[in-house]
Amino acid sequence: MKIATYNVNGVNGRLDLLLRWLHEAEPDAVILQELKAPDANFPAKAIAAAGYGAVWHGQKSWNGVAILARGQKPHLTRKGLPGEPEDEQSRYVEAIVDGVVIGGLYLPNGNPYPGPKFDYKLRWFQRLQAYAAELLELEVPVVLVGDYNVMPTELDVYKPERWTNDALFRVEVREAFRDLVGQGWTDALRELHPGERIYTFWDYFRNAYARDAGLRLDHFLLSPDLAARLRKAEVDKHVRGWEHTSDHAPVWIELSEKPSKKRKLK
DNA sequence: ATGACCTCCCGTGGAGGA
Repeated sequence: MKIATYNVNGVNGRLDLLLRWLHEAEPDAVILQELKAPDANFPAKAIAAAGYGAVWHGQKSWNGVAILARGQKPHLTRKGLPGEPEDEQSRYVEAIVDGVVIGGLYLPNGNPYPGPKFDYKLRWFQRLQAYAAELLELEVPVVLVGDYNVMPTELDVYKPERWTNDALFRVEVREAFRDLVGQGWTDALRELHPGERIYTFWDYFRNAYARDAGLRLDHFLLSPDLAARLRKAEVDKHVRGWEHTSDHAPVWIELSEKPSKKRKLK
């Protein structure tokens, strides 16, 4: 099973590229972030014509997340994280695809630091931690995947010293990520590529992609049973080089099939 | 230290992004 995440930076403005990449990559499930479209404007028909069912949690202008599944409609289990009912930003959607609980998320950016946006980011992270702990207790296959807006370590930043006071790299945010992973999750890309420089985002500014001045912001956190099934974890870096592309590249993992449930006969 | 670039909005520049 191939699961991908892609911050499209505008699902309608980027629809042609999304369809091109879907056709090329053929993932079984996809989590999209930054739809930048209200529910009514989600391009469900074009995505269905490409062979994908979808559930989505949109919002006018900003944010917005969706889950796509090839040849089926994802079974929606949640929109929004618990813990702050007055939070109206569309940043979490959850669905089951082929027996895997997929929590698709778009963590707040948090800039500028310090300030209310940074505080909101930390609160959102705390809510994610609390909910993630509940998911782990269920002991079912879960992946928490999306744009975390965090570079977890210095290896994940082209020039770490430039980012120390940025909300994406502040020590509080890195600690929050580390604490989350410490619950028992596996960072899929790091698990298979320890010590390797891997980026998933390149700024539009300053020719960042050509200089490979990137950040690793998009992460897959796997529950223990999914971690045991992890086979590949890669970035479709070339997509960032396409014309009119998003500033993020698609990232994907490949899981082996479920272990068979054969039992020994007594 | 700043702004570079890109998206969306009912806009004709501003806000948000990272």
